[in-house]
Amino acid sequence: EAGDAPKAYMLEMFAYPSGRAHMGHVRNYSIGDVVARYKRAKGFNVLHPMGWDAFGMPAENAAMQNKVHPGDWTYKNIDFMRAQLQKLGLSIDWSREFATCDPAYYGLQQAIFLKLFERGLVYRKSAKVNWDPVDQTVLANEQVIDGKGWRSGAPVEQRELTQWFFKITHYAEDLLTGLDGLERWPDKVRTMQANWIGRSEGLQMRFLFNGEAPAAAPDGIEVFTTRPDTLFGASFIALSPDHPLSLALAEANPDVEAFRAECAQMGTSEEAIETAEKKGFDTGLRVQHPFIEGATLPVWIANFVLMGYGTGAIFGCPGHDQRDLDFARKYELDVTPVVLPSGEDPTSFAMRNEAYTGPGTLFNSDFLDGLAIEDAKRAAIDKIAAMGLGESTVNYRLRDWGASRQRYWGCPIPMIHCDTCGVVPVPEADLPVELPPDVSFDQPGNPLARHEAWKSVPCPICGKPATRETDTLDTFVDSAWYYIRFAAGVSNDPAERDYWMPVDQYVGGVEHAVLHLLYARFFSRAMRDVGLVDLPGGEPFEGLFTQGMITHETYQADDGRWVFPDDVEERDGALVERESGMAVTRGPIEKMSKSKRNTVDPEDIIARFGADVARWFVLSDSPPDRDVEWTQAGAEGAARFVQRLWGVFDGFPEGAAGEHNDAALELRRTSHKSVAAIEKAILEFRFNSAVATIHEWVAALRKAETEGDAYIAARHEGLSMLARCFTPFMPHLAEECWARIGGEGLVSAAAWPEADPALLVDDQVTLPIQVNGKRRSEIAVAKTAPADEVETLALADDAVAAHIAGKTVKKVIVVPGRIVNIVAS
RNA sequence: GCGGGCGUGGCGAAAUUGGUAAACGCAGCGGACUUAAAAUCCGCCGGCCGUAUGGCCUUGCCGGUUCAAGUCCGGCCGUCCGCACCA
Repeated sequence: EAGDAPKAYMLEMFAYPSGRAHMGHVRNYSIGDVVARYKRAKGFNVLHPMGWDAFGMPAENAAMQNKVHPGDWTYKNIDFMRAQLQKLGLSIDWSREFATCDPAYYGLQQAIFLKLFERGLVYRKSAKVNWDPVDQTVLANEQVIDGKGWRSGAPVEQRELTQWFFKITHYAEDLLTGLDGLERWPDKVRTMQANWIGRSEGLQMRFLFNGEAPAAAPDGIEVFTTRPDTLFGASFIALSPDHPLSLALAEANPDVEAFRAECAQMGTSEEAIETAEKKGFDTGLRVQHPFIEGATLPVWIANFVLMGYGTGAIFGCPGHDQRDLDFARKYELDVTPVVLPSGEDPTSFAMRNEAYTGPGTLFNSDFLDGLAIEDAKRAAIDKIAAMGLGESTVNYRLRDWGASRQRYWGCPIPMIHCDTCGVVPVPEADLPVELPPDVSFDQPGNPLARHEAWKSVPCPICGKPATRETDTLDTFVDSAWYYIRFAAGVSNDPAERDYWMPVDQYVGGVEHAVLHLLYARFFSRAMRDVGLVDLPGGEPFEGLFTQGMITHETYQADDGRWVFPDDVEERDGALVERESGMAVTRGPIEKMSKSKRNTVDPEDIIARFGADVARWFVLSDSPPDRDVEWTQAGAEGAARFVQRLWGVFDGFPEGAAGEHNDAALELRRTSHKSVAAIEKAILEFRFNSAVATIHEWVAALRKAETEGDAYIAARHEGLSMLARCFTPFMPHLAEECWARIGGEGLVSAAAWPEADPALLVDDQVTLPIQVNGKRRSEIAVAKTAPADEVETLALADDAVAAHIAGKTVKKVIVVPGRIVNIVAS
């Protein structure tokens, strides 16, 4: 930080300390470092911190397998990985480093939790969760694979548990509209978040029972629909098997209970849902149609209605919803089309096999007849509202965030359960609630739940014996606000925090497009609203860049084993495994993964080629948002270039100096243009283009004359600029080169070179000449030559003359400095 | 099913206001140096015809707009990713 310079908060997603850095880390942090170093050279105050996302299951798994404490395992991994990252020469402020498992960090997190609790943004409720009976913990949806626990492989059970929730739905609308302002985010991520939030406008309304209402639903059945225009096509009501009315009916009727059990057995996996048959149970109840006097609709329980969305009940309109149509056909319910596609005749229109969801005009619909869909929606809503049966509503797909985990290695939830006072927050003075170190992992389940000494605590209100909450927070909470903690610095200073926030540029993988990035956007808003950060817009990350993966070829032996590429060799034109001689086939190029044995260890690469080569290669070939394939040949090419680059600097005569004059103007132009091109490419995250420009620039410097004052001066200027331009990419080599040509201080601290605008334009340009759109010749003209002069020159060109011979010139288009096109026939 | 991305040489890719398609790199080929090899250096490298100057074709496919289309518009095909019984 120095003076009034503008600030740039650069952040890459912090790492999970799994044990060793992988090439994905190298790419992620190299990308971020290029921008951070560039910003520093441009005079910005730059914050570029690093830390560790250190809580989570792998530490507990290691504890179970190797009898090490999760904390020891984690901090040992952090030490190793920090050393690895430091070898890469990243311009990181390590003084701000922390791990989320540091009590100092999670203590602050507990304080935030309590603030949000006070504000009603955290609450407790009973909900259905995925329960792994072997690991004895709740699993997130994404940890359930084909209905089984991702780690234990045991079939996951649905359990009703009391859990802590973050009220992310409070911000549903703001999280959605906020996306529009995130102009430096990829559209893909914005779209994914918008879909995840899933806003839909519609009507929430009641259907009244025909006859006596059951006790469980005295006011009728509440449904949500986005198609109130199709009410005249309604032919049934369907309840979720988990709807309160279904539950009530099941208690009285074993057949209903049997049907519910059948539905519960159905898998929740993708293909199970895709192939699942529509199934229903007729309750015998009937409700009144709101618009048709005397008409009634049967009430069914149906397996395809979700309790988690809307009201858990729908009205079925088979004419215009495919699921409803499948259901109606199966149980022989009425099918009445009410939207007529344009060009169809209402008297002869026949239902096809597919429900019609396109545009059209209402028919078979009394007062809605003849209206377009949108108008009919409004008319139907108005009428329902006038009848007092409902009103227009907005529904979101987004659910509140269930954050309780029955694990040890996480942030303890700072709550105490007292038989007298209920759930009581831990007083702020008692924070942090630290994890007890003396735990054992010899039994499944949460060690905190059986740690009596830790659990037992007097109630902060009444002082009677009480017990601590033993659940810990989902690790996504830890990463939802760490960037705010970084900004506050070592002393946790609010002024500093508010100075740096928001993050100007965030860099990470797309795999976090929804979960982490949505939770972070929620947390920054919630923290703002309880006064924990000054962030008017609420958005934590102004710019987001999602980098691609690193891929590598795979090899598979005939017995199915994956084989390390290094262990494959060619014998008599066939691929074999070196040790066994077994035949091997080349597999697809895939994301590096341990299971496919196609990883490359950054340690090996750094040891063999150096950190700069590793950085250069991962930035060279592909645009950073695309996947890049790691190849041995590519790394060797990068290493060759490093040698060549050093050679240009090393070849410069020591202590040489010269005066600029026009003799070396072209070389100077190349240098100044290159500076501008590299700068533009960095700003646009087109590092591969920056690399290409550096290649061309180096080639030009190598070819340049070595004798003469003007050339010596131009070369020195070029080398000085070049060293500063490639510093963000290869900082170590850049320091050597800078020192070699007598640069002052560290090149890492040097200012970005200024390109002279006068040297960015040529006096002469070569214009291509087209005849009827085909390039036929080119002419060299002065940059400022007037169009009519260019036209005359073009028409006088020999090759052009040959192509227009015998034709009439109809038109000549001269685009100054670009092209000339002659239209002739 | 819904939403989004991508399709350019043998490969990774450039061409970012519609204006010379294939910059730069990798692989390959030829040459120099060397007893030889490696390294290094020089040259060639989209396809077809031609000794050559050069000509024709070429950005997934079909059509359109334009003096001019990889780029814009319409319709297909392929591929990857995300979400998904969301009413």
